[in-house]
Amino acid sequence: MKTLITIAGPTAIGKTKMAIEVAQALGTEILSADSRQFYKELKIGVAAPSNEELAQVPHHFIGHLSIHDYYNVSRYEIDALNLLESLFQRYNQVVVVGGSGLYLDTLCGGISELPDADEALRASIKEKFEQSGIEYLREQVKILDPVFYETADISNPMRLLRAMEVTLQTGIPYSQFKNKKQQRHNFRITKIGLEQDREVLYNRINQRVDLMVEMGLLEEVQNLLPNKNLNALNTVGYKELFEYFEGKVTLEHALENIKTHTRRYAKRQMTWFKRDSDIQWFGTEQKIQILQYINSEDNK
RNA sequence: GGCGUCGUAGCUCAGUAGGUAGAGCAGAGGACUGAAAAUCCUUGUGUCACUGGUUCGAUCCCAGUCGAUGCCA
Repeated sequence: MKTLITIAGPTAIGKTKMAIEVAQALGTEILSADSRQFYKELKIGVAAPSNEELAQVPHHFIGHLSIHDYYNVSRYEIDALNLLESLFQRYNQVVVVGGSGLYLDTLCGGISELPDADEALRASIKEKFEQSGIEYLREQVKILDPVFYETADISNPMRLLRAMEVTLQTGIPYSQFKNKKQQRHNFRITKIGLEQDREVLYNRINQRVDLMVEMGLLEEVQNLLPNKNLNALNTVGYKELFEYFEGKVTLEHALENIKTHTRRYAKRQMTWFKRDSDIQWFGTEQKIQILQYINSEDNK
């Protein structure tokens, strides 16, 4: 039986390092489940693995896309499952590491079959939303998919917009797609979570931002300024510095915002991962215990 | 040294014609099905600097003390 080992945890906790150590110990390769490290243009700001780290263990889905590419969870699921199929021919275990909860969950548990976004349709809905406000989206969704509207988060424009988009695109209410459940995999999954004292983690985050600046974050972001409206750049570390380069805030302020937003992001990740009862949690130094746990799960 | 201003939630500050106080930010908790590092929801009790006085009652008025700051010497 093949095993996929997932390593989850909040940003800056040390997932990259742990994944490399685990993969080396198991003699295998690593998949990323980090929705921003996919983009080759984003390096320093998303704390992508360094060249030295990449040389230690083969990595996949690091910098394999351009910020100009359209990508989403579903495509990731397909890409990752395809890759796993070939990797499992050579390895009994493969490591996947990342902080994008939705991507990790989709890889492990699948996702409903839904159409990709129709960019033109999405843009036109978005335009009306910007003109008429969220009430417009609510009214439309209420008509198009009353079932979804019942339980929807009607304060969240993105959710409403998506429901509208899918329903208009297919002629079938969005809620009907969501009922579809997914496939079983021919591998099993061992889930590892990394955790750390909140205060320590927050200090690490603050320090890492300063380190990113030393590594040349400002230059990286400045070069991406023309692309600031791309979704891939709606990212902590970039959007705050765009504001600085546009003269809206001081550099000091922008960096402070990055730290704050990264802390909040970390908190959101913790909230996401906490609800997954299959995850076994470890401290950042418990490499030995993690390997023992992986081994004991394999022998079950 | 003299005169003035200020001292209220972790931070920046409101406020109470005297009936023990509230915003923004930070922080905390939560949600999450093709934009997910995204997007959204909920959440504010603190010796109102300290010590006395006046008062039925003081964070608010008065005096003193301490601290900050400005101007004058």
